[in-house]
Amino acid sequence: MMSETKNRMINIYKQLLKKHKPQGWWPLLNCKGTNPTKTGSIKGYHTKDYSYPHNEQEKFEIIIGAILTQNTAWPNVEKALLNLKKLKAINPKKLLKLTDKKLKEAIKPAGYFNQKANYLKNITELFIKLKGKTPTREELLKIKGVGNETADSILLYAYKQPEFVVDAYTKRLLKLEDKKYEEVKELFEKNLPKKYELYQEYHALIVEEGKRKVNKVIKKQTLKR
DNA sequence: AACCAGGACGTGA
DNA sequence: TCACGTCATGGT
Repeated sequence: MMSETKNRMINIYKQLLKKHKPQGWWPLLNCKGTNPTKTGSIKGYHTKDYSYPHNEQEKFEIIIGAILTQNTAWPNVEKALLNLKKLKAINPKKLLKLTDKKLKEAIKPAGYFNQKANYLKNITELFIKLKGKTPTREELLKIKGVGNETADSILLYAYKQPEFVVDAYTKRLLKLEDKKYEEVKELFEKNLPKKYELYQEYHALIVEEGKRKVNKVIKKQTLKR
């Protein structure tokens, strides 16, 4: 029998999907897909194709993108990624070889460049150590610069693991701002089929919904009360 | 011209 | 544990 909560979680997904259509996350530089309905960047998306990443380089690109996008709008992350690509540094060994000065200069558009330069080198060292193996959540969380959301983003989008990603939008949308990260994560994971494709799409849809200004108006009203 | 983005970390209470 | 301050660029 289907619980009320499960119904609700699926229904929210269906509504978001109907409203925004498949999002085609995680965006990749070498992927020519576009999504004109999307806010912000319109490049790098691969709608209804959950087969990415196709190789280690794309996997690595998603991982460094996950660091760079922390509290940062995606178009700024794209600029940083393009700079790194120009330096041929979307490659673990080459990225580590960059001087801090060059690395910081390249990722500057994404903000917090002093911290993120360190974070990038930290996660890159782990990536090399893994030799293609999938990291555990705990392994990722040990890395300075990788918190709950980044760890889950890496697992879900780079490694296709069914780990639900919770962000600020997720809590706002469900009005769960007072709940802890792990609690919200479990709400989704315990009430949805453990399919990485579904988790990828669901999170991307929540972000798209959250970006719309309509929500922000509602948010401000509900918070003021 | 404020405000905020696809957070994480360090600190003091 | 928890509430804050900090980090930084660029778009709206």
